[in-house]
Order: sequence, then C-alpha cells, then structure tokens
Amino acid sequence: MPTAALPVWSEIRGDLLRMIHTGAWKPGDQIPNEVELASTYGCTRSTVSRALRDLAEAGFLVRRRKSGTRVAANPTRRAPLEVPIIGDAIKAAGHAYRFELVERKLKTAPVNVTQALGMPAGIDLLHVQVVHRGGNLPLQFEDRWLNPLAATGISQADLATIAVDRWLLQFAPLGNATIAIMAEAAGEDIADALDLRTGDPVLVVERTSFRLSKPLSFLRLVHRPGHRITTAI
Amino acid sequence: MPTAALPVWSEIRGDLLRMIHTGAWKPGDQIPNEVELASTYGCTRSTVSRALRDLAEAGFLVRRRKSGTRVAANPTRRAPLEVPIIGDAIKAAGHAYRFELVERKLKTAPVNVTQALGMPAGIDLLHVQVVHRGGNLPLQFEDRWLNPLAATGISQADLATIAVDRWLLQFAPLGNATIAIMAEAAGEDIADALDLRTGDPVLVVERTSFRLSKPLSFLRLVHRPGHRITTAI
DNA sequence: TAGTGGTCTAGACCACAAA
DNA sequence: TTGTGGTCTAGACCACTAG
Repeated sequence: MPTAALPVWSEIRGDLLRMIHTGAWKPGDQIPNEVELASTYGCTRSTVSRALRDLAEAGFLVRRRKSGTRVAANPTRRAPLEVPIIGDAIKAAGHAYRFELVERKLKTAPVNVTQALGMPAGIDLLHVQVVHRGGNLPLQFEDRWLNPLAATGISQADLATIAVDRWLLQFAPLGNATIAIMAEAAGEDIADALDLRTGDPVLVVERTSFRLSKPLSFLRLVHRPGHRITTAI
Repeated sequence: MPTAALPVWSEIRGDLLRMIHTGAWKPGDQIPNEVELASTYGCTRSTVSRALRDLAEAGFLVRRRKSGTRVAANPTRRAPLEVPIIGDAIKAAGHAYRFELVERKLKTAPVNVTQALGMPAGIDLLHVQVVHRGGNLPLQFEDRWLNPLAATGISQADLATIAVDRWLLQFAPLGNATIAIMAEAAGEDIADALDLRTGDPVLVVERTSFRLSKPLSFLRLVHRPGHRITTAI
C-alpha cells in the first residue's frame, strides 16, 4: 500500500523536520549543505533548496551564505492569524448575519486615531459605527475612522446595504496594516450596543490600515464576551 | 541612481502586486498564464512561477491547473502571530524579568484539559503554575498541564530555576499547537496572582500543544490588563 | 579567498481539471 | 481531450561572508 505520492521536496522537508523534532538535530546545530543533501537524497540541489527554503521561511532553519544552514536557536513559531470579512465569518459559523449602521458622519478624529494613522491632529475623518449580529445576537461592534481622501468613493457608497469592510475589500484590496489585540471592560456605549453589562470583559481588535502607503482606516472591533480568536501552528 | 538590485522574481512579484493594489486587476480577474508572463518579462517560466507561487502563498492569488491564475476573490490576509519565550519578551520590553513557581504537582486534570489534549478523563497530569514578573509587576499568570509521558525528563527539571516554557523549547522544539485568544473577567485566583481586582478584564491565551502527534501540554496564559498582542500584515 | 546559499536558464514530464 | 500549473533536472553564474 503506497502512501500518497508527495513531491520529492516535500518528502525531504518532512524528513529534515523529523530530524529536528526528534532531537537528532538540536537548536543551533549545523546541518549538511545543499550539495551533500542533494547527493544523500539523489536529487538536484534545486530540489533540496526548495525544501530548505520552505523550512527557513517557516522559522525552523536559519540560512547564511558561506556559514551554512543551522537549526534555529530561538525558534519563534508564527501562527497565521486570519482577517476575514465579518459577515462571512458569522455565516460560516452557521448564524444568520445582519448588521446595523449606527453612525456615518464626518467628524474630528480623536488624537489616538490620528496618531495611529500618522495624520495631523484635528483632521476630519469619516466615522462609521456598525453592529454586526449573528441570529439577532449582537456579536461585534465596529468603530471605524476612514480617510475619505484615501478611500475615494466612500461618500457614494450605501453603507447601510454593503458592510464597510466588504466595501473596503472591493475598493482597496489587501493593503498593509498593524493589528493589536487586547482585553477591555465594556464602557456604557459598548454595553449598550452589544447588550451587555458595563464592565463586562470584551475582546478588542484594533487595526490600522494603509493603502499604497497612505493612511486609510483605523478600526476598533469589539467582540462579545465568549468570543475566541483561534489559530493553529 | 540605480535602485537596489532585487532578484528578477521579486521585481515581477512587486509588479504584479501593483496591478492588484491599483485595481488594474480586480478580485476574481484572471491574469495571464505563466508562459505569457515569461515572454512579457523576458525570463523563463520558472522565474515567473516563483513570483506567482509567492503571491499565492501570501493569499493574493488563487492558482488552479488548467483554469489558470486569478486574483483572490475573498482574500484572507494572514498576520504572523509570534509565540515567544515569556522571559525573553519581558526582557525585550526593557523590564527586569523574574518568575515564581507557584505550584508543581501531579494532579487529576480537569475535563476541559483532557478534552483539549484528547486524553482520557480522570488522568493525572503535571500541574504547573508560574507568575511572570516584569520589574516586580506581575505581568502574566501561567497555568499549565503537562503530560509527563510526552515530556520525559520534566520530573528531573528544576522548574524554580528554569522557566517551564524555556525548558519545553529545549526539550521539544517546535511541535504542533492550537491557539485561542479570548477576554475574561479575572477570578479570585487570578486577581490574587496578578494583584488585580476580581472582575478586571484579562487577556487569555490558551495553547494546546503536541509533540510528535502526542499530547504534550495545555497552557493558559493570563495577561495583566493593558497587555496588547501586536502584529503587522 | 573560498565555501555557501541565492538565483536563473532551458529544457522536460507529469497531474489536474475544465471543456 | 487539452491547457494549465507543479515539479524536477543539469547545469551556470553570482552575492555574500567567514576565515
């Protein structure tokens, strides 16, 4: 019974990974160079190189010209943290999705917002507040400040019909962003919007995003207690 | 003044990425195939393939045999979430690091722990509790259940001298794990350990890890209010 | 200076999935 | 059936850097 025929480079990667996991190669150890491994596995250098590059990108190996390849000494694993469209995530969880536009107004942005976006204090930004519901339960409170100069066309968008995050994705797919996750006590406004008691612990995700190197949006996503952000290494 | 000489595949990647960011190629659009792109850029198919593969791994493109390459319709960005050694992180933040071993005892594990680890209920695991301090301020409360059968040698380890997480890294580098992040209200024990008031919002990270496909450790990391987990896309 | 990884070529065959 | 991406080879030259 043959196992599933994986590509050679993938087999090699698994083999090398096993050497690390079992402790045959310990953190800091130097491993054979590409030419040696190629002859060991009976393939070309390109093929082992593919495996080694993959392991290096995953953080298992550290590669340097001339000095060779070593097992990472201080391996910091990186778990992929997904950033989905809110509505899609709620639907995927099996709930009926609905959202309410609470506010949509050009206002003077608070200092913490302009600072995060690297914009001058006192500037006017588009303030958008949305409550996202799954099966009538308010799951997320979205509080967003948008730069109308970077998000041209947002003025014409009907944000009561299309969720802001979806609109942004269509308009400005995949820019840069910084993300912060924290726990906070719900204030009165949040408690009101999410139907909680003041002081209840809420999970907050702040995202500052840029489009073509220009400030685009500062977002605070407040999650209902019990919400878990999950991932796997 | 020549710009820094990037590899060809990297230049191509940047070029293609620009097509996406500027909206020349929109989500769902099909882009030219490898052979066309190779002739466009005057290089071999391998080189454009490298660029395309990179963009696909980053989530910008979706590639399928026969049907070709398209701009991702529902692009989910992945932010790298780092999992550092606690002591290193505290030192890197500029604080003096110190930790206290609160408990280290073989006990019957609670159901939620055995369930997460996929172990039979009622089994005995090594329970370890540690308070991590930065500059005398308790920053994290670590509550861990270890499988002594997978972590052979933990019985001999002096966990008052070496932090558990560091010991584990030496012993079982880089296994698999699932991670969950949530907000909770501090219970009495947590409030006591972290010098908080009961009910204060704390950020909790749960990590269930495996070594060579065997259950290794269930960890709850409770962070002091104000702590932020940060990353960038 | 020499050893190592990084890149690139010009091919080839194969696996998959849409028509 | 056939177009597409996925893999692999056997070379080559280059870039970086430790000794």
